[in-house]
Order: sequence, then C-alpha cells, then structure tokens
Amino acid sequence: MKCITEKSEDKIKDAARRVFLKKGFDGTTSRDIAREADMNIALTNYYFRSKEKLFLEIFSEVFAQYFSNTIEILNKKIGIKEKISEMIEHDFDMMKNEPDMVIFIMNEIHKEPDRLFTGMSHFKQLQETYFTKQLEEGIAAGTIRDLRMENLLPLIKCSVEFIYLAKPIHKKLYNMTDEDFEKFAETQKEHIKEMICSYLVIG
Amino acid sequence: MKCITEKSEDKIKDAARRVFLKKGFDGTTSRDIAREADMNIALTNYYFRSKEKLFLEIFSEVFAQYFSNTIEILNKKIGIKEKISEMIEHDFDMMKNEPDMVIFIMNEIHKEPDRLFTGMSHFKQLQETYFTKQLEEGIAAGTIRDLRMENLLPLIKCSVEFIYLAKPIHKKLYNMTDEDFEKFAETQKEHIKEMICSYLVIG
DNA sequence: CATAGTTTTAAATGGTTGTTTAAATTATTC
DNA sequence: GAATAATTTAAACAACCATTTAAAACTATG
Repeated sequence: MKCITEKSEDKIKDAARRVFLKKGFDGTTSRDIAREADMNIALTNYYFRSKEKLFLEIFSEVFAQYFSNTIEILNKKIGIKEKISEMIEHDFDMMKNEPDMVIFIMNEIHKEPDRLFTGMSHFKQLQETYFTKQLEEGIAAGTIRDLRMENLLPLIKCSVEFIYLAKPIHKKLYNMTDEDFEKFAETQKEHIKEMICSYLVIG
Repeated sequence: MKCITEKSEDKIKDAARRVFLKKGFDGTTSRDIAREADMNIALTNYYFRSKEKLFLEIFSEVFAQYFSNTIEILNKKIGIKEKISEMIEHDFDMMKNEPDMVIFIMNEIHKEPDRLFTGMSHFKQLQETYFTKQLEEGIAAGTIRDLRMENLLPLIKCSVEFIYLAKPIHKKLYNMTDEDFEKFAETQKEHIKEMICSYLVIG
C-alpha cells in the first residue's frame, strides 16, 4: 500500500531533525517541533514518549550518517592518494548539504559525552577498513610515511570541516559573500589535498 | 583600598563565564549563574540588566581572548617556521587551558551570526600583521609557496583545534584515557608542524 | 548617630517549559 | 455496521523560566 502523505511519526521525526540540527537540544522546544511538523503538541510524546527520547533517536541516526560514507570510501579498492582526494571531496559535499551536522554533533557530545555514546558500532567498522591495511603495507614498503590511522584521519577531516565550522567568522573576517566563500573553500580544498598527500607519500 | 573578596559584579561575571562556556546560552539559566556565583538571583539583573546583556558582554571578551594572543604571535619578529611552530604550541596550550572556548564560540556564532559580530576590531588587526608581510616577501623571493594568509591560517588553527573539539569522539573511538589522549595530541602536534612547514617552505 | 545611597534579599510576576489528560475523531476488525 | 483500537485534539498540569518589586540590610558621609 502506497502512502502519498508521510506518516505522522515520520513527519514529527523529520521536523525534529531539522529543528534540533539548527537550534540544538537546549534551544529547541516541543512546541518548535510541533509547529515545524504542523501537528499537535501532544503527538511528540504520543509517538516518542519524551523530547529526550526523540532527540537520542535522531542523534544516533545523525551520528551514524556522519560516519557511514566515510567507512564506505575507506573500504574502496583504490589508491591511497585517490582515496584521500575522494575523502576530502566527500567531506566538502557533506558540509555543503548538511551545514549544521558537524557543529551539532560536536556541541551535543561536548555538553554530555556519556549520554550520547550508546551502542556505536561504527567505531569498530572505522578501525577495520581496507585503508588501514593499505597504510600498513605502504609503511612497510617505505612509500608511505609512518603514520597511524587515528593520526591521519583527523588531519583530513579537520581541514575541511573546520573552515565550514568557522564559515561565519571567515565571512565576517574577510568580508565575503556566500559566493566568495565557496570560491575560497575551493582554493582551500586544493591546498588541503596537495598538502596531505605530499606529506603522506614519501618521495 | 585593597579588596580581598571579589566584588559582586565580578563574581557574577566570572560565574556566568564559567557556566555559559560549559552549557551555552540556551543551556544556561539565570539560576545556574546565581548558584555558581553563590548570590541572589535578582543580582544578575541588578548588575547586568538581563541575561542577554550579560552574555553579550562575556561573549565579546571570550572572542577577543581567542584572537588576542594569535595577533601577538603573528607580529613577532621571528622566522616563519618558528612562528608557525609557536602558533601551534599556543593553540595547544589554549585548548588545554580553555577546553570549552572554541566549541562555545563556534556554536554561538553558528546559531546567530549577526547578533554577535559587533565592533570586532580584532579583524583588521589580524589582517595587518607582520606575518602577512613575511609571507609576501617569501613568496616574492620564491622560498614560500604562493599562499594567502586567509588560506594558511585555517590550516594551522584547524589541525589543533579540531582534535580537541572531537576529543570525546577520539577518546571513545580509540578507547583512550585522558592521559592517552594527551600523548596522542603530542604526536599529532609534531605531525601538524612538520606537514604545514614542509608544505609552505619550498625546497 | 542620623541620613542618604548602595547593595542584597525574599517573594511575586506573567509567560513558557515538557508532559499529561480525557474527550473527540478516525481507522480497523469481525 | 457495530465494536474495538488507534490517532488526534484542546485544555490543563505543575515546574521552571527571566525579570521585577518593594522592603530590608548594609555602607558611607556629614
């Protein structure tokens, strides 16, 4: 049976995701969510028992999304340089499509780390990728600098994600329009690729 | 006349700074601040008129602090490599001493960029440093890669600040204690220095 | 010590919060 | 199509929010 109209439960969840991502847990009220979903206030609790439960459900989905594509790319059977390039491209796209995601995750985890780490299976997946094997082989062969996965990954992620995290500051600092900023980001992207690859690959 | 005990106004401001940095504007109540300062609730409004006014005052101080030492270092009469190294060391120290600062600034600006940028004189100071001149000279002489200040600065800041922003994730991801994390951060620091300097300096 | 000014207090303000209730409406089942 | 279950609604709940009030306590000055 096809459903043209979204089910109420999903409508609320989607609306809540949008509002939570934009305003964070503390900045969001149950009434904000109901208004965004265009539904009665009581329904939030009817379907999800509490604001907290709804939030936790959404957070773990967003957190999984943050890692999922990364794991996919890390497992691709392509060369290291190409892989790093693709990782960086993917991160750029992610920051463009989901500009609120990273700051949301960082901020919520920062406020209460313990409550949010429950059954995170992405973690093991992230450590056991083909990329880790590639790195080890390259290091053994002397073509890749001796660098552990957990040191390399932040070097990649930070460069891309940070400039978007600090986008409002950059815009203000150098008097940029949104268009200017995207140009700036493109330039930055090439620097990042070049810098990381030339550091990683020996000779 | 010496004051052994802090004045009430300062006590409130200091307490508010601590709470705001930890929980953000939305997560902080006037009662939280009064409790932290060990004072009556009404005093917050007696001295600062409103929670919003108190917040804005604190935010602009924190934001200035975030840039102040950076500007100082950029104006030092030392070599580029040494300067980058010092910048990185400074950022590490800052993240250790004020672990809440960067995520606080990023998050508050992200939520409402316009309200927080009022009379930020640090911006011009940041663009007109001795470091900019050094870069231009190096580029002209062919010893430094053609890289604009606004592209280089994020490369430095991101690497350091991001790993601390993602500290809870790293700890969870690689099962680290706080001690383990500090060791990890030290290793990362050396990679960052080496990577940025070897990219920037030609030959 | 009286008085004027400043600081602190307990209590109350009106509004908003997350959540619940119980009735009304719609959908499903036999 | 009547009975049962699931969904939606308006209204209410106590708790808490930022802020204000007006009286009390304190300090300084003459």
